[in-house]
Amino acid sequence: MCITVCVSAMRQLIKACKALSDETRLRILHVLMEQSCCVCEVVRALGISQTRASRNLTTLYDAGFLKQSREGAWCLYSIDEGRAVGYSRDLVRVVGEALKADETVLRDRRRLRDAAESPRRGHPPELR
Amino acid sequence: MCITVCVSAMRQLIKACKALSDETRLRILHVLMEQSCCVCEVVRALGISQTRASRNLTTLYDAGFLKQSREGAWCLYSIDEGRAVGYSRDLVRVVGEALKADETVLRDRRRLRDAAESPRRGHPPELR
DNA sequence: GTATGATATGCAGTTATGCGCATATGTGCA
DNA sequence: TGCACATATGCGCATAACTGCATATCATAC
Repeated sequence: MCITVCVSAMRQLIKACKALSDETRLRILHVLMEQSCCVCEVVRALGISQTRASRNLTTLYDAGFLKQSREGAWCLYSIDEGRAVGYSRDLVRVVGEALKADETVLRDRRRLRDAAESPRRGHPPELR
Repeated sequence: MCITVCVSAMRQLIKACKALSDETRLRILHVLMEQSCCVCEVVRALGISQTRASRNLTTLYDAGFLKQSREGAWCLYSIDEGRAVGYSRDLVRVVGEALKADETVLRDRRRLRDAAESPRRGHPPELR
């Protein structure tokens, strides 16, 4: 048996909803819908502190929305499509739909793209 | 223009997710999936205080999940199917699916049905 | 009017949450 | 070995959330 069955469905669901109950995390989720990101990319796209980005990414990860893959010094986070908990996909879709026209979200995505276009030192493009 | 457009989509979504981030409210939502309830029925079904039931019902109402209708002394709450915010339905469906086998939820529903069968003084059945 | 039952709310205490600061860990390169 | 960059985390603080108690409001019945 895997870990998930040991956690009650109630606690798991509450954790997922809590993770979506924060503006920072909703914004992060939206830049990750654009593309996978390392922590420092989230920092730049949202214009927030590294602590804040790291902790909120961890929260989303623990809630089952993200997967992570280390690539050298970088920790790449991306939306986990094939997760054990089935409703994760549905929730992400709802969130995506609800905020597709949100000003802040659009600005974050723009900054992410701008940063991706400008040359960055040492960040291998084959990460994605 | 109605009120909803004056609240940002972000704040509205956060409010909805917060409302689902609490065990009491998830349990309430599930007894309301069974049938419309007044506050005192929720109190009996869940075995919680009147204050707790009332406040959490208000929270769910403010978040857009419920509608209420006063019938004399009673305030009947029920799940609002045709709400302005479109994702409300989707979220309720996810919650319903995720906890359909939850022990606590099943017990609450059983107590609700048992209470409905036993004769209650002064509660007109034509409310539902 | 008085009494009873249903519901809502102000207040206060406890707990949980979010975040900045400083710092630790870890990786790659000169 | 030392340095720069990326990430994670312990600590403390400010704020928000949840709840019980007491009480207020309101409807109904006597």
